[in-house]
Amino acid sequence: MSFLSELNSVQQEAVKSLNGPVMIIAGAGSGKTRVLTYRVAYLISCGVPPYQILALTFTNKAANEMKERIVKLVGEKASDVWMGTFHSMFARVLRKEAPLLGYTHSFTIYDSDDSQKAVRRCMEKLNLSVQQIPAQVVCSRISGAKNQLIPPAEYASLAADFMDEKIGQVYAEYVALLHRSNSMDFDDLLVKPIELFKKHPDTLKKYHHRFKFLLVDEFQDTNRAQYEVIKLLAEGHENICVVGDDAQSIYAFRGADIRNILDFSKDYPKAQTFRLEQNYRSTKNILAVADTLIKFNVDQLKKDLWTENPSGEPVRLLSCVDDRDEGHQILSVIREEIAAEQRALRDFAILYRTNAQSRSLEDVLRRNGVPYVIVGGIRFYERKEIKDVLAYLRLLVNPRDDESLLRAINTPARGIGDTSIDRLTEFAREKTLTLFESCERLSEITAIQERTRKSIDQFKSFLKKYVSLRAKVSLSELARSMVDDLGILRVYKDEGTAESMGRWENVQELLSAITEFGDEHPDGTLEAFLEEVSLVADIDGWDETRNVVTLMTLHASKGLEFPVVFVSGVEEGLLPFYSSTIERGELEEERRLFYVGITRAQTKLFLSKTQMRYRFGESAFASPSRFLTEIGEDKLEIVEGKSSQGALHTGGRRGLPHRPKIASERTPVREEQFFADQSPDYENESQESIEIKQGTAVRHEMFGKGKVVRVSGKGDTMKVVVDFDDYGVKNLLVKFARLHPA
DNA sequence: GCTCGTCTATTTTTT
DNA sequence: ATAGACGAGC
Repeated sequence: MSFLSELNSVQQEAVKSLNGPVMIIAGAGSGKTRVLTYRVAYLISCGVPPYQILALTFTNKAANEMKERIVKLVGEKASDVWMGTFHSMFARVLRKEAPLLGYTHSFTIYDSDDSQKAVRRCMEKLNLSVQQIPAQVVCSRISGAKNQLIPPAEYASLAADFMDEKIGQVYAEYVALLHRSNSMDFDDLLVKPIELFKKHPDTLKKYHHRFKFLLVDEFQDTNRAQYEVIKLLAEGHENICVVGDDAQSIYAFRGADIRNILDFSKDYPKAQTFRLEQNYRSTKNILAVADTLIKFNVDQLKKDLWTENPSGEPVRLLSCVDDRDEGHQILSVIREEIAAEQRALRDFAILYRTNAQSRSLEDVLRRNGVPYVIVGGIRFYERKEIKDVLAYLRLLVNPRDDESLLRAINTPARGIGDTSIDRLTEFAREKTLTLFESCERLSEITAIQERTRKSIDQFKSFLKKYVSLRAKVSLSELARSMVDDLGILRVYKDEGTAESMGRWENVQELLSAITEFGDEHPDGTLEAFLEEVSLVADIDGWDETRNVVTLMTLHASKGLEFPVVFVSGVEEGLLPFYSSTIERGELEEERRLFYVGITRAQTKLFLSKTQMRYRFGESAFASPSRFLTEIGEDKLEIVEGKSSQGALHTGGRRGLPHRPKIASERTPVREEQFFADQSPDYENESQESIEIKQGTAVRHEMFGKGKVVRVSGKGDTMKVVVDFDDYGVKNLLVKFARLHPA
């Protein structure tokens, strides 16, 4: 067990205290993941069979990485550890035990979109209009109730006003609908195991026997349901180790309950507590900023983070005119850092509060030929075209899945319109059937036109064909031939617009994902694929080995670290976000969120704010975040944009409110003038224009050497496809790419 | 039943 | 700015 020597003394203690409850309060960058990893490795090397260990992490990515590291420490057997997110691990348990709860093994997992649609249908049935109560509100109330383990009956009895009463009715209806559809939503994946264990003590016993050692990462972000299910599993042996940092709790909005940390020692009086307070990640200056900020929170455990790292450079605040300027200033810092410090693109992360902010940043990077990747935004598996195909696949394994049926039945158009679907739904409601069952009894629904009935029959036989084909061919063949048969690829291709080509590509990508899944899991089922797809997080797909700048939300950055970090948009209304400034609790969560962002930085941290920012297509004044005042001027070095005098001219948009806008008014000051000091002079560059044609060897500032593969367009819109030695094939706009002869 | 145009909300954060 | 929802007309 030589590996223990790689830990400091507190870390070692925390790793070696194997029996009984343990709570590890781990400050940012204090080696939390390391302790968890080594603890599992230590358990295994002490002779605990890996399959008796259940480790719950916040993302699948974290789980995979941890597993890899454990394998490196103690060998291949470590891959038998049960490690993953709460959702995926308990989905696995539920998959196995579903019949005990009245579901089949093939139940569907509804994503938030499916849930919301189901809620809408329940509201419709109860004659509640979404004008009275927005479906979103109903959804979040239901979700909140589920997470606090309040069943519909109890919710109804607690209802204080008319709205709550109605929501209670929808809740009851929704639960029944999900069950009828043999489907579970995200919350069910946490709540149903509790139901299972309470109803079937023998099953709980089985899992007690199965999981002798429990570990929970990011404990500060668990909700009531997660806490309860863990508590049930820990009964008896109480070999439970939780790791967390109350200062990094940023998910209260989805039910995370910080009391889980604060009350842990009440539920487990024998718990040993360890505090990891030495930070190995950041410079003293960065840590000082983080510490000053977080001390403004009232609700927190006392903690003193310190480091032996050097002081480093001061934390800088980029003062920008507008969001475009913000992008440019960040870009010029990146350029300087690359030139002066030999940094690689992968060393940089740009963080922001809302996904919408990525746009302006992205624009600047794209137009300057800086490779980047955005984590998050519209999720791949939530795109319409992807959900369309998935709906069919979901129906094959679970025909009771009403949401998928509604999506698939008239996609592509089969002439089954709203009226017929209403009739079908009505029939299903009357008889308490699923929609598919109602389709099976079509002859009884006289209100549906003969023609439509034929279409529904076709739809049915289409599904049946692929249900039986499923047993005969591989997963990937099944999906491919079904997509072919549906003809949606052709529809997209015929349309020919940029958008439809994008959709075409996405469907192709889905097919490759299925093939890849089949290759990796030779005996993987369609159910397993669909489950994986439902439970992927944005961050799971992020590949830190790619040499590109990373853009993501503050939330997504949790648990990561980068040499250079930018936290952008440090403005009132954005950070803290508007609606969070009224209640202290919410304001404190925003402060913690900022704290999380700050503590991602290893050697350099840049904050940025603007005076003017686009929101809803209009530019609006922005004022510096109160958090900047809290940090104090003495800890920040303010960098004024070199172009601030030009600011006055961009303000022209807010003149007379009702005057129609004319094109020139909306055209920003020309960048070449505006950013003359920082940006290269594009006009000169393009005049220097080297001869670019197929085969030309070129050099790019970021990508290095490469060869031109194809040239298209001319003048300002001339594009090239270049195959770079180190970065592969890239599409570039010649005007901005600044290519030089190699 | 489908298509086109207008209206509307959308920008928290996510498994 | 923009995508999705909704309603009028074919």
